[in-house]
Amino acid sequence: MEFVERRSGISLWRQIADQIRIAISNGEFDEGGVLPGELALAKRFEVNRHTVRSAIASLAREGVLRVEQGRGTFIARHTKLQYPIGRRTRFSAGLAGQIRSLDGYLKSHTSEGAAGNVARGLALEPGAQVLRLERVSSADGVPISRGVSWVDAVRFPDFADRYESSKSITAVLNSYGIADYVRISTRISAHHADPATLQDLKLSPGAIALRTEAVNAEVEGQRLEYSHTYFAADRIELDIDHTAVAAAL
Amino acid sequence: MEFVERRSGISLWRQIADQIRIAISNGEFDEGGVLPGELALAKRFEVNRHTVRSAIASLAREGVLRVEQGRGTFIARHTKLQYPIGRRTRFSAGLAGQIRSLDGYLKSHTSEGAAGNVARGLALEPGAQVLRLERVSSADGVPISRGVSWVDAVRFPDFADRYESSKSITAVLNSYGIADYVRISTRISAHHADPATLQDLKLSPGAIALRTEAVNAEVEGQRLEYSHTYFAADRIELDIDHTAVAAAL
DNA sequence: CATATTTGTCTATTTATCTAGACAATTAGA
DNA sequence: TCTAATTGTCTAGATAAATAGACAAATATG
Repeated sequence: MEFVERRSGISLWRQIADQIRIAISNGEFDEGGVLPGELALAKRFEVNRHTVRSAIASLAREGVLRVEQGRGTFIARHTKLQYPIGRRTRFSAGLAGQIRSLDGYLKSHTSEGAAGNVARGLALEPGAQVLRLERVSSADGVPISRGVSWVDAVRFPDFADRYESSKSITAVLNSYGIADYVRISTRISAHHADPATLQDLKLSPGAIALRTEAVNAEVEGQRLEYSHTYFAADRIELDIDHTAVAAAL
Repeated sequence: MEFVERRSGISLWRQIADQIRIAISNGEFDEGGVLPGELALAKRFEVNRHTVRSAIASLAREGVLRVEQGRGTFIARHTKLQYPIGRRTRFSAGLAGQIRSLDGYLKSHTSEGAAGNVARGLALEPGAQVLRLERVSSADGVPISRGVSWVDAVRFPDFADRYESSKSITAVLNSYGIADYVRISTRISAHHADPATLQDLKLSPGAIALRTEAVNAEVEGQRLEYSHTYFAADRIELDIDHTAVAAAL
């Protein structure tokens, strides 16, 4: 009934696990949260029962399903976090209310010459000195995003130090006398996660990264920050705000 | 050097193909567009040369790489389309200039009772009669997106017929006397493509679908259309417009 | 033209994945 | 308490993926 493709480079159990995950996120088994039995699923995907069991075992390891002998297989976790993106996008404020704790750490910071995309994003000359900050954020202990930010090294010489004490881009900009800033562009794409993202977000190969490429600027247009952020696509979705004037903090 | 993980459900050649694809989109082999030799890649990924060859063969079938005996392996295709999303998102207008031809077809249209999410999107009672339209769009002959739209069946009884003649949501709404409409919300997520999307977009299992869940409404707020659109993530990226007032058509 | 470097093709072997079937253990319900 | 339905565990065999090595064919270079 359902499609699984052989010789595609994705093992059958993995394809089935992905389809069950999608079905859950579409609310398909919501009546009681019980999955069909292993034999029924095997028939539906036209594979052996053991192949279905491998798929279920992997989803159970992830915490998506809960298996009980003699009773059945149940949906254990359901919702994704929603990360709002708008003209006044602020990392921590957006997730407030959805999670109990949000923390992150600065993984590295270096000074480098601006590559083409970074220079364009910050409206600097290619090769101009910029600071590169790499951060990883977790919500309730689960890694949520990995971000790389670039700022003008001339204007913000000790950005990294200030960031390490406050752990907030907004706070650091405030400390430089910038009271307000807005997002002027966001570009969104999706890829299989690269090795660095797999490691930082504790994902397994084949997992999907939602990537945003964003530019934040002062209200007058002066560029402040250019960033690449990678979200674990199975844990978060992006919520675009189209209202003309979003409420400030 | 690079990471490939065994027993993950993704074959090694597929993981390597994914990483090469990402590297290309990051502009890593841009000096001349030549990939390192098969032996060098095998060493880098710590696998057998034949495994690398499988990865390259699959990317060549897709048209990403071009292989020439005795010379090497070259990058054949590079850029993604950019689909702008803003308050005045219009499907065809957004891609104008990036492609030569855009066409689509109405795959199916049915009348059904509104499910929970559809009812919420259109601000109707759950179970209210709605029209469901399923469309597939291609740019220059390559499938780009698969969309499912719902509209109020009471207000727009012959929406499907009008759509089939004009093939444009904007034109159909115009024909009902609606001169202008705006997008009020967009939610973006990424998944492994489900079977229907794989088929419509001619993807292979494990491919990624960028999904937008959107609501379009009259300027006064009256809901018009609720839609799910699935884009082939390796062919397109989404470009969010944060400006308060986008230019009208 | 000789040589080194590259991709192409073949055979053989090992390892991982998938299938098949039998039966045990647990649970729910008649 | 008996029965049906569920998940758990074991063995065995078939199919697919990955490794290993040898050599051919095409290309670029000195």
